[in-house]
Amino acid sequence: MGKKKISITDIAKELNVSITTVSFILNNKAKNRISDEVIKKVQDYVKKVGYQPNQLAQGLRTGKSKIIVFMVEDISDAFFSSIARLMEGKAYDNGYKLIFCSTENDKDKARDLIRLFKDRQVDGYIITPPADFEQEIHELLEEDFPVVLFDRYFEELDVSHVIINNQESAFNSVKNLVEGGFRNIGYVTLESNQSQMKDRLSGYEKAIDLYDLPKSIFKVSFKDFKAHRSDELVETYLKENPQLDALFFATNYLAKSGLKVLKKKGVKIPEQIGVVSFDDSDVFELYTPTITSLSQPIESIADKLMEIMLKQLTNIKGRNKIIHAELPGSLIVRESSHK
Amino acid sequence: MGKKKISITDIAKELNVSITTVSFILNNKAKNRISDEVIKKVQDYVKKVGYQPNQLAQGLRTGKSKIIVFMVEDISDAFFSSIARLMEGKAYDNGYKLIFCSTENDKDKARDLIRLFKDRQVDGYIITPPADFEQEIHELLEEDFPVVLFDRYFEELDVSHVIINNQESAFNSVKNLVEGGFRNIGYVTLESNQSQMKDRLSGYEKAIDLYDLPKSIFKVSFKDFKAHRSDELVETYLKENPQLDALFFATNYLAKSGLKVLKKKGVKIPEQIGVVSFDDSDVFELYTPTITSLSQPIESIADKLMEIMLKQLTNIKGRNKIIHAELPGSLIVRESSHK
DNA sequence: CTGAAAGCGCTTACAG
DNA sequence: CTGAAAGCGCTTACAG
Repeated sequence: MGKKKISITDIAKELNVSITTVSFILNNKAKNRISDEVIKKVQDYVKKVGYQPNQLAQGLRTGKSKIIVFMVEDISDAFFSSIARLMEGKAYDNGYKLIFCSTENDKDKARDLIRLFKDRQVDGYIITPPADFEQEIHELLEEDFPVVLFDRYFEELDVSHVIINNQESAFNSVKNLVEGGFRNIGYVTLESNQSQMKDRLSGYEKAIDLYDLPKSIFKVSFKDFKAHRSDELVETYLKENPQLDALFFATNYLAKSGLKVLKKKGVKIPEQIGVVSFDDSDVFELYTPTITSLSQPIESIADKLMEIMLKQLTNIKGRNKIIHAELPGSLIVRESSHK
Repeated sequence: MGKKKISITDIAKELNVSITTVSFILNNKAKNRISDEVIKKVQDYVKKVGYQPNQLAQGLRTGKSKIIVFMVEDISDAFFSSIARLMEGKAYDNGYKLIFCSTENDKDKARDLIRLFKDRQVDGYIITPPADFEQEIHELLEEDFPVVLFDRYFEELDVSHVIINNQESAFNSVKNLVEGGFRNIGYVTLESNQSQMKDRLSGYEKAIDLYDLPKSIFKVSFKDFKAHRSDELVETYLKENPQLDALFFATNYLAKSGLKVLKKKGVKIPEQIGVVSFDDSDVFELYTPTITSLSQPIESIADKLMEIMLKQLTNIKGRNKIIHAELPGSLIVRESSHK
């Protein structure tokens, strides 16, 4: 073993002061309590030996672990991992660490994870909840944990969240297709009653109603999607609906499935079919033709999530000041959405 | 506050036994020590109240936090986040948690992170080290921390690592282009003396030498890359080297830059220029034409990393049994690499 | 201005 | 077979 970890006791002994004194100085509570001389002596020594407090001990004593959990649907999804990346830095800047984990939209897995994290005295939870997860969130709130939901939320629960204006964004996406000259716009989405999916759907419907166009909705179940069956399902949908002249995809992974199918069948975009996708992706910028997409404001989302979380963390009671942030998505118009 | 956290003392009091007894039973050290009757009584009660030990306290006492750090270059990169996703599950299955963080290939940031994690009594480190990071890794080893490097390694250091056969993979990539009918193969890489980049470069050179072809190497500095200047740099490189009839990219993000440029200039792939990239990506499968790539075995890498880490964690001394795993990359031949 | 002491929730050597 | 007690490294109310 190399150098042994130095503790507050070692410092106190070495400097002939009490650990109380050292602790006060380290925690900036020395004001009007400890003489400047002693303060300086301790600070100098601490710097010299590079002492760092043991956070496990601090955590045990204070009941705070300085860890925030970031529970998303899938950490390998670019949308989530980009946000994670941004939040990581902000967390560290404020003395917190971030543990990421993936729920895979599985209620049981998410519940297990929360249990695990409670044992670890995690300080706060940022969560993209799976469907029907109200009860678990409710329990966290009951225990006064700071909780921020994002990407989706529950109407019935009094909890902070950060989302984007899904309905308006979906509406604008469809509007863009209409203005691009398309009339028969099919909507490909997930079978889900989560808020973000419901809002996107209602945005689609609102636009279709407004322009008085034929409605066509195709829902892929999450199970089929995870089993990689969405390609063939989309293919069948297209075959059965030859009247469609445009597709609006509710997520970028559905759009990727769709593009794969269209590419395979040699369908020309946008001549034969227009395309817009929710969520931007590298793929859309490089695809031929480039694909119009509704981009979510990654940076603002990360900022806002962290801002709300930190605010809750520094309050005594985590629950006060519920903040509902709705950020604007922005349509990136590319080649695929106008003939 | 909802229900108060129950502690081992509460249990002992409730059941009229000592905390020693409870602790032994919880840790399966009751064998031949505690009567079956008491064991059952405690176990039943523990289950009934859903007691979970406080891991901060356990950690303080045992010196183990049950946390593994996974330090990568950039957690929002698909290659790293996919591996992270897979490792996460394995870690949890073994009672560990994973903290991810991004070094951004910055030596100072990486060093700060390690310092931070030491205070948190992290149990093990899985790291894609930035350049010139030998000293810091060496110190971790000196202090007997389990360390596994991956993606790259240091020859001089006696430490476990998981990499792929970069040289052979690069060689095969170039070979594929040669067999596809290309002669003037340029190599676009990062200015870096990290092992994976050196090995890929030497694989390229070996193939070029073997087939007696003209060599052309273009290096983008990491600084320029991060400043998003790689697009224009690649563009200049192409302009100055009109003789090139193929490009081999050392990473998928360089390839994306290259594709952007080629697309913009309307250069036909593979008729005018062949393309192969190291690292697979969604983009390559959907691009027109599809792009040949050298795919890294994500699952095997994650498996191997975790296997080595867990093995080291369960040894008393972390340093014994250095394992060097070199996994095979596989070439996914698509349309871009043969005329 | 400074310190002795309790206590956070565990584990484990030791004694019986 | 069982328990009292020390101790991991901190923070903080209390006393002086």
